[in-house]
Amino acid sequence: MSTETLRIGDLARLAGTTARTIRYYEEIGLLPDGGARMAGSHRLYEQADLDRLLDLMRLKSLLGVSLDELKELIAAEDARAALRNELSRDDVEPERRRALLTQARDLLERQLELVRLRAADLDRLEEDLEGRLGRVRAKLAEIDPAPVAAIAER
Amino acid sequence: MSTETLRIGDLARLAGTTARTIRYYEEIGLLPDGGARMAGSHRLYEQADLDRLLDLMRLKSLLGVSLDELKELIAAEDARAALRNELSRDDVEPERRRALLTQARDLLERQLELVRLRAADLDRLEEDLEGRLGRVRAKLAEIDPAPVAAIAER
DNA sequence: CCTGAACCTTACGTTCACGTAAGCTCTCAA
DNA sequence: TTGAGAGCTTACGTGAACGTAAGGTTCAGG
Repeated sequence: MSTETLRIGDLARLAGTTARTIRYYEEIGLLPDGGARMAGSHRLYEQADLDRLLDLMRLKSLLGVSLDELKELIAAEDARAALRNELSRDDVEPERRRALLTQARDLLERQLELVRLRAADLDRLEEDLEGRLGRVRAKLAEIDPAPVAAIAER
Repeated sequence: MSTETLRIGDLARLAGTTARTIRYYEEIGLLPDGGARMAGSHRLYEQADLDRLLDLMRLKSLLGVSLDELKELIAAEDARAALRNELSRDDVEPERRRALLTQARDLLERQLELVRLRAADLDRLEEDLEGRLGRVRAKLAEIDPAPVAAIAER
């Protein structure tokens, strides 16, 4: 009835992970149960699920947070999903819509804050390494018996 | 005889970690045995050891690498340490010095490469999140019954 | 209808990165 | 010299994040 056309193996391949990981994420509440299904039948996913999974993996690897912390961070997608879901039905209920949007906004702001902190740390590290590298190169240049390489410099 | 004045507890406190972690890092070869000591006596550290430990922790958290990967990455400090150590004695041996500097340079370049890749990924994520946040804010502004908050905006 | 690949659940196993406990030892200040 | 606090070694424990195996089920294609 919807565009649910991916099986767990497909999803895993597309996301570059394993079926076990996807089931585990579902188990701990990071991913919703793939398609409301009765116990035993195959999980079915759609594009949105892939997006969410990719988002999760990206946040995890780039922010280095635990799956538990991740659960709180990505509640924004839940708000988005709920919104999209309730909009498809016709009872919009503006109060609710407003609450969902506000929540999504707050969580996105939190994610951005973390990302920017990390980026700043990485910048500092980069400058640090550049400094050291410069000093090492200088010492090498001093001693270098063949300063010809100055041209072939990268 | 040297400036070795820190005990493991001090080092741990200064680095914001635990003594257990430091012993573990030594165990797996990430940190040298604190001061050539005979079995049973206390480990002694100096400033350089603190620096190295802080470096390790920073690379670990910012690059998200395993301690094993870290071992290969920070071999640069070993080269630096060896250099400093051999320079204090007077037999410089320029061949050796050159080799150490070259090795340090290569490893620093590798670290920088990884840092820059990560930074680029983080940038993409940041832009992504900014985009989403913008869209959510726009929707909120549409629906907003009290656009007064535009002034109190952060 | 039938088959085989992919999936299901359940449950135990594994690796990493330490935590924790026990029993003993070292160090340093009083 | 001595006492206590920090450190030492050894060894088992732990939580997170999955891996893997077993035995049964579902589902798409022929």
